[in-house]
Amino acid sequence: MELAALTAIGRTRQLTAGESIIWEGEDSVLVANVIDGVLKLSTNTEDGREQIVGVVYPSDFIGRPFGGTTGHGVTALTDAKVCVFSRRDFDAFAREHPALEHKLLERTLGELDRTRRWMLLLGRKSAAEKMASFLVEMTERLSGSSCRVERDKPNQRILTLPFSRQQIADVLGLTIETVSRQFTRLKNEGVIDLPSRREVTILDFDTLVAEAG
Amino acid sequence: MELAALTAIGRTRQLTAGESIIWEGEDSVLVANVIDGVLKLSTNTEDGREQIVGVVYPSDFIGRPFGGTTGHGVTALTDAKVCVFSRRDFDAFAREHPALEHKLLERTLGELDRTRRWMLLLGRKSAAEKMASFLVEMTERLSGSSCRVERDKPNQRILTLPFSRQQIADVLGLTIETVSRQFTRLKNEGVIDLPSRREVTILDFDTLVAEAG
DNA sequence: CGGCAATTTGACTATCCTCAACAGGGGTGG
DNA sequence: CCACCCCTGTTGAGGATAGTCAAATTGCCG
Repeated sequence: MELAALTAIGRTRQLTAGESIIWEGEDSVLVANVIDGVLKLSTNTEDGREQIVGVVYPSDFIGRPFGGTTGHGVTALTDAKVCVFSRRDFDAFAREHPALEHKLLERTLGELDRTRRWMLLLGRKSAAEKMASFLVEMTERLSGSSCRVERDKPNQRILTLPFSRQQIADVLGLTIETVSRQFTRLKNEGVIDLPSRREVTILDFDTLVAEAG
Repeated sequence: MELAALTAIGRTRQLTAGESIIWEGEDSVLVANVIDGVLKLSTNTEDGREQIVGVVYPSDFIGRPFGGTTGHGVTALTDAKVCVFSRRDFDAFAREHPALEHKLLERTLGELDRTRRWMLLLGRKSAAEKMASFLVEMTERLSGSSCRVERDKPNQRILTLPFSRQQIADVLGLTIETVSRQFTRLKNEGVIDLPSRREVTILDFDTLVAEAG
């Protein structure tokens, strides 16, 4: 299979939480595959406001093949392991392996769909709807990995979020204070519980879905 | 060239302004190339709020190849001409023509970049910044086609927008009233002029760029 | 010229942001 | 092992931006 040859031109790299491997605006010199961990894609305004424009999980692809500059930085949210390729090598390899390009095309189309759905959230949803949408998405994305279920409470999911409050705000286009207030509101209403800073227990998933707009 | 064979499996279709060719949520049954005109890609919340998630111009690609349902509707903003393909035919054709897939991949990657940049606008920019960004983008996109220059005023560009006020609001994640107020503010400040409903004269492009954030 | 839809304007309101103070908790060093 | 400290997150008060609702105006088309 081609994967062997592809692996040969890549090398794995370990990242610690907070470490960046690609910076906004620089020439695209490398691409990578996520092996383990969660990374964010983000852009900033000149005056420092940040918007997280994508979140990538294991098996996702990072970087901008085929020329151009990268429009967003890539930073590890958790400790992460990635398989890095020189963009030149990758480009050449891809052009010779249509099956790989096809796979990449399918992934990119899916990513574009997901990104566009997120635009509806950013442009048209209220803070409450944004938070609910976020928690629904997180429940789906973290199913399996960072998700525990207590034996006696099968409807509850305990998620370990890969985001700080500030990062959640940067995903949703809100401020950290608004995010915090929404969390405490949902907790007071019995929809979620907050066992620790990075954990959320989903008590009433249906209400979240309804509130997501 | 392969284009001949591709054209053989497609057929051109004329759309009048306001007409849709793809609806949100339906199975992806066709894809198309824009020959002439401007179309919007949009999603709606259940309660009717709309967000325009993309705008396509001549030579752009429409639709979702390779399975899946389309996450957004496609509607003509102006009268338009498109070259339509059955998705089945197109998928099969594409798989046999890596050069076409490569081209489509490059386009899709570019579209993803542009979409992500727009997320920064939706999530983090003020109404004034959104309007300025919009007018800057329009000036760039419409250079040539819907753009006139008076002989004696080379720095002014007269744009014919393919959007109504409501549609501008749906692009920017604002209300129609806010868009209208921003237009009159910019006009009062001498940055633009508004000769008619669909036209904008750019008097001071630099100020717009500065105000775009 | 009249009718209709799109746009503008105005007054008021709500949501979310800003600024500021406070609380918690996890880790470190005594 | 406990106390302290610092960072992150929470809470509060007040304010600004953009939304809502309503009315007036424009301009387009028959």
